Amino acid sequence: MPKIVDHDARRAELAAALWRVVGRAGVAGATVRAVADEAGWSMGALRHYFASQGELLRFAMDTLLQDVPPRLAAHLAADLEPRERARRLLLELVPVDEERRIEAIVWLALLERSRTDPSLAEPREIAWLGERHICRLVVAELLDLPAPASPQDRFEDESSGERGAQAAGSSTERGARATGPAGIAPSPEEEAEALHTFVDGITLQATTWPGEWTPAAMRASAERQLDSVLQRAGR
Amino acid sequence: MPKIVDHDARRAELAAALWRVVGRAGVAGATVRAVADEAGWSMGALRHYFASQGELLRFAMDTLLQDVPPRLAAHLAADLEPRERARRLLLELVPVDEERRIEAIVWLALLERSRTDPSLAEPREIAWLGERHICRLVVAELLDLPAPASPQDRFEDESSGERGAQAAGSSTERGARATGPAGIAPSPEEEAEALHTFVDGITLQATTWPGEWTPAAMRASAERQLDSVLQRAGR
DNA sequence: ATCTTTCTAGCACGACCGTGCGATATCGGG
DNA sequence: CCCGATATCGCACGGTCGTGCTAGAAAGAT
Repeated sequence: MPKIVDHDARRAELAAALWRVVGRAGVAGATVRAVADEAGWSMGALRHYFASQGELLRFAMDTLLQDVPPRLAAHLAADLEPRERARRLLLELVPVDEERRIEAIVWLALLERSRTDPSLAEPREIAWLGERHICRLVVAELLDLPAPASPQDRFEDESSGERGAQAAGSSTERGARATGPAGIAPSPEEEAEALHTFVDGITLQATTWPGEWTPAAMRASAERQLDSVLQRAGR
Repeated sequence: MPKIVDHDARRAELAAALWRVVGRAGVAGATVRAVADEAGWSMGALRHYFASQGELLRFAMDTLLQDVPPRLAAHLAADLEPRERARRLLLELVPVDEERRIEAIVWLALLERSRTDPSLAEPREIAWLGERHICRLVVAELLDLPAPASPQDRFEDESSGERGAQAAGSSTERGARATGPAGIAPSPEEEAEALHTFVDGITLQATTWPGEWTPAAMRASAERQLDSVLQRAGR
């Protein structure tokens, strides 16, 4: 009986408009009116899909999150050498092209907003686990270690052990053996932590000072990170 | 004749209030009224020191910038072993205590705003040069290289050479000596770049997911970065 | 063709923003 | 003591925001 539209398609369209606006004017400029105009709709139409601005931002953040796993799956399914797989996984987290750069800008802006908007806290935490998980995958791939448990599994296993066990344990067990000058081979979790820091750092750098970072420079920098993981492991 | 107050002291007081507000409510919450209330003043009084909100934010950013050099100077003047000096310099850029964490939050928020507010572009660029310079100092200290030219000198020498000369030159001269598996010792500028990325990454991490980063974890992570620089140089 | 449900449009309201401005208070030199 | 420059106050204006709401358009089932 009624007029029927594809809500999901509309929401995706809205998200695209939102990103264009955020990329142009920042999150502060992402008002309901501006997004509606950008999409070519009225405010009333937009409110049929998002009852409030909070829902819109939450949706944008969830969408950014959901776009990552499929891209990863492609690299995990492909038949690749370890180094190449590690490279591709890591580069998924680096804003190497214009599309990803815009996404990264939006992402950073949403992270900033999540500091004061509790409704964005959940995707922020999920993102942290997801990013860290990918970094663990990269390390495991490079060092030929067993694949780490996925974030979902960890969450389900929450009752049987705390999340930081792996990191905490290894930071105490190191301290004696010196492999290099002052060098001690870091644990896999410490390597994942370092990659995680690298990824966030290059994201901030490339979005804030794009003139200093060409895609080629980012790739080269990532490559050196992979080299370092191998070198620190003594390989 | 007139009533006289110390403008600089007032401005500093204002900046402190601004940081408290930003730390609590984000930059979006840093309205003229909120800052005035936080400082215990009226809106009109505030406008005697900052004619507009833009001036207030610009001042806040400049203040954050100006606070860094004195702290650095102390470490540069002190009689320290290279490793210790490098450590202290690097840790100046890491939010290891609560005060620095708040400053980092404010800083990130201002960076975000600088994306759409041209008046904040200049301090942003100065900050990049300054951070990079400190990273170069750390590398030079660690690897016993001559101290790099300061950002100001570089700026003054602009006519006689481009800024990226050191990076471009050394990235071409590398390529032969392999120290590790796929390892090629990165150039000093590449090491500085890596440290720079690390610093920004840990800043973003520690401010966005403070639960995951204790000060001790940050120090340990920084230590491993220093180890890596030495190890990559083959020492 | 008509009815029912969904969708769209845009006005209206209250809240809050930055800022201009005039009244008032405060101090220091004459 | 008192004048005048400076500092402080807070109201008021115009603008923009998010959101509630109602009138009307659109479209499939009957």
